[in-house]
Amino acid sequence: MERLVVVSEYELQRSSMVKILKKSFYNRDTALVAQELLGKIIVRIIDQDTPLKGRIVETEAYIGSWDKACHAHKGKRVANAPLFGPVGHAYVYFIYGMYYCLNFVSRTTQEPSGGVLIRAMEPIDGLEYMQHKRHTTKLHNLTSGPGKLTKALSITTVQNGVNLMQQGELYVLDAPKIDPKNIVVTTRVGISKAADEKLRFYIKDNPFVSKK
DNA sequence: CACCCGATTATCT
DNA sequence: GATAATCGGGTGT
Repeated sequence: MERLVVVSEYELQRSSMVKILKKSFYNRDTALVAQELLGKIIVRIIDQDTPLKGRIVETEAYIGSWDKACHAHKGKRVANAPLFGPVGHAYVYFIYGMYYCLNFVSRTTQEPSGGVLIRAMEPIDGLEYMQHKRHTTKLHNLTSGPGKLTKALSITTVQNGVNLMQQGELYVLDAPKIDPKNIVVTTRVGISKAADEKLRFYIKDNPFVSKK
């Protein structure tokens, strides 16, 4: 069978009626970006024929200079360098000796660093792959936590620094904005410093959120 | 170089 | 509700 028409990646993107989030989205206040990432679509390409997709339902903002819970708080290191790098790129770190956490670098030009932790997503495509990786078939437990989500999507430090704004192994699609009335704003999970800051955001009543 | 502990989760009791 | 699993970076000797 002969392929008669070559469609550019740009056309493919337009024809599917979705846009990849670009720099202007990420280059804003980290807390606002965390809130507006709710509902957006993460695309993870491992096998071109079966893209993995999920809808973000829970995030947390970590804002470099003043936020004592942020990995970048004490300054730039090799390990946290992506937080100081260009927005719209991934920051992936290894935690507790066995899990990976996925962040999207985001900040205003006034801040030296910042990122949004992706805490949970609603699985959309590639469920079979995710279920295999997670050793469970229960959808509500597949990607309802930062460590679960990276496991389901096979995201490790290999993806650290990946550009999320171009079609590749990991990128993010735009989607309708969630009504702020349906967003819960509360304190972040699992931290001891700056524990009172309300920088956690999740979609109200969504069963794929990590906790209630 | 020893020690501590963390943006977690699965698996107990 | 409590805890084990497991390890790299940060801190201090």
